Amino acid sequence: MYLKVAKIAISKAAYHIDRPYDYYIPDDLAGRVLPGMRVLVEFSHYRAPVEGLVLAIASSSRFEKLKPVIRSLDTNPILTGKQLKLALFMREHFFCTIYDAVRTMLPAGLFFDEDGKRRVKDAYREIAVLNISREEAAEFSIKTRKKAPQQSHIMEVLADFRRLSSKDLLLYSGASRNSLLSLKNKGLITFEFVEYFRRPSIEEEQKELPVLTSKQNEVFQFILEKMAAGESFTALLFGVTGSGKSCVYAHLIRRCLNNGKSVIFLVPEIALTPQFIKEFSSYFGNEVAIIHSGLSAGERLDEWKRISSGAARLVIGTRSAVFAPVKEPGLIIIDEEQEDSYKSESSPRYNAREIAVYRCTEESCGLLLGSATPDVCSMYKARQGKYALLTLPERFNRLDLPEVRIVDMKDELIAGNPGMISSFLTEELNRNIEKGEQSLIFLNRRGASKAVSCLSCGFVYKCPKCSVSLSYHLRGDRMICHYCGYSRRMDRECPECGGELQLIGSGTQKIEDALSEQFSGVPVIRLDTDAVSQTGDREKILSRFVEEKIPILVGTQMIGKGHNFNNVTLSGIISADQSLYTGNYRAAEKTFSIITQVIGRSGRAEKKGRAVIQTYTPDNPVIRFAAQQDYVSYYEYELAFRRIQNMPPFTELTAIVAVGKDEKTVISCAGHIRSCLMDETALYDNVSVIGPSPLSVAKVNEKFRYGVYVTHPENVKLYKLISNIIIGCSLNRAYKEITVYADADPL
DNA sequence: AGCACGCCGACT
DNA sequence: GTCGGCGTGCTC
Repeated sequence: MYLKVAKIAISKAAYHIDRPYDYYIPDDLAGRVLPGMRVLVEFSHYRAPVEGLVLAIASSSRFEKLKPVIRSLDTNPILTGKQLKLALFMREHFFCTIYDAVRTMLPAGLFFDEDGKRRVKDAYREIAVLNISREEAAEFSIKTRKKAPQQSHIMEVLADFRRLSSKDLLLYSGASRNSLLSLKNKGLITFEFVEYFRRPSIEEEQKELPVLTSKQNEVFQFILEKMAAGESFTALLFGVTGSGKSCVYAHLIRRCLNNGKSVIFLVPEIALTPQFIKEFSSYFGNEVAIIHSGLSAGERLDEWKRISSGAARLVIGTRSAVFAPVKEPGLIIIDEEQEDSYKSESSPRYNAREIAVYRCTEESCGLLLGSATPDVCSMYKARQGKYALLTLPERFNRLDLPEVRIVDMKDELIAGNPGMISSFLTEELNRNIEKGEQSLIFLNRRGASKAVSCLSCGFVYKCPKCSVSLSYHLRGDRMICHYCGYSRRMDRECPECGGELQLIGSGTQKIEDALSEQFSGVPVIRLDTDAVSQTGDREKILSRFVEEKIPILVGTQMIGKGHNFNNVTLSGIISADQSLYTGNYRAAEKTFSIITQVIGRSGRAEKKGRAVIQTYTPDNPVIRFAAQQDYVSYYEYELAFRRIQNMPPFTELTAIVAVGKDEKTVISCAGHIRSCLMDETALYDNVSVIGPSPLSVAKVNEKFRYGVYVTHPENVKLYKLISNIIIGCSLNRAYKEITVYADADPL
């Protein structure tokens, strides 16, 4: 019988053996091993001790012989009880190990590398402190003015400040570090080392919050009442582009902070953080912390510390910021809640929205989902009454919606215009150029993907390791695989027949060229992943566009969000169809959302906007509804489809994927998964199994991927079954070369 | 016999 | 995921 037993998750435990292991706490560690701390323990046959995480402390164990905890790696817990519980939740829902979950929740800089050293050190600043009185320092300064002018200057400054960071001290005195050191050797000053926090730079221009309109105020008051009740809730804020959602957010944040609560504010991508950081830090100053993958490891770690300690209570960030260790969250806000980027594409495949729902329930806080085109599933829940539905129907200043024209590109072809830009769009662009108003040209395509193909024999460059074609990148004149990173130099001629090579797929670059040719002398600026390599680049391009009133901005998704353009009165959508016919059940939803956003960009202030949608399928209802800016009708239409197809929100969908080098074994494993699912769910008549079928990109890095899909009602939970299938496959001899993972609610 | 290699099983 | 144990089969 042991007095103190620690239940420990082992960092290196594989999924099938990941469970709490019991260890006894020796007397000399009593009280210094607490839940949420990391410890060193012996495990299995491992030579060196391994890292473990204390999940709980118990007084006894059902195991006879326990090994001891060797030592603690933390002086304070790195996870609270609530966070530990969240890790267990993630393990169950996303089929990962406890440590996978924990590593996702915490900044990487907090972990240890191979030799047991912390990956990122705490940062310290050297402070020079006067060891003598101010008078003595002043006296010293005068006495040494001639003989040691640098030391004299240092002491002159320190006589004023008493203590100052060495860096500032040397700056103010103009002295060298050697002079400072000799003062230290004389015992006149001492050094202290104080921890400081590395911070991403933020602008600090104090501003007042804008006043709420009466409609905005209604929404604001409604949420205030909900928050005052002190219970968890979810509200969906459905507000068209330009209806002032962020104004409502700002007022809610202020209220939370005033009430001593914290707020987590999520945005879909890094590129959108600067504008919110700028806006919110002008209202809330140092209360703002930033969490996204663009930060250095040190900055990330230190922002985490500032949040943990309660020094920063407004967290702005991307997906992973949903784990921010705020003490008392009052509200979690997810802007553009329908965005796919809230879903992680690597293990653990969590969705920040789902984590937020969980946290809000556990921590009795509010969740506010904001969107101009809500996720069909979110709107369904709102209509069912599970979420409160709030609407901001009006654009600021009661602006009219843009006038939208759909252009059938088939007619253009018949009329002898094979180009990417229809004659109508050309006319409209000309009108804008003459009036000095600006236009957006949007290409419905991720990135600037351009395949390289031969004009004479049709040869297309493929990645040798993946089932995709290579895309051409101007930078470095190379062809690159977006899946595995393989790259090669651009050839001058076709390797098959020696013919001429061309770039296919209308990238933004190509449109930019076409526009420059068509409107010679008119400046065109481009915004896409190629043009934006660092955080802040997007902002720079957008502000150039605004300030220099560049007539035409060409871009991808990135131009659809944030930033208000006052002088933009025309949006052109080059090929609305491109993302519509991809076979994914959410393709229509994505298309509707992006077209609506782009159309919404045009027309602000007192100028009415226009939009042109180019398509080969002008009668497609998705395009029709988007043109009318009619979300509600689109929603009804989409929902009817989902009902027939038995897809979310009417069912829950989980994918189980087998990955491996030998395609036959992968297929056989996926078949095995299918039969396991069929056997175990035979009793349910509302569970169905689909597949196996290859993923849309069937091969990545020489590994084939086949998925089996299972749909089930919300009240039928298959976690245990799916977990057992994954474990079953990993223990099955025949499938030892195969990795199996599950993806809940896949994209 | 001596060894390299692959497979298996245990993990508190 | 990692390591020791053990069997197989090859070579001196």
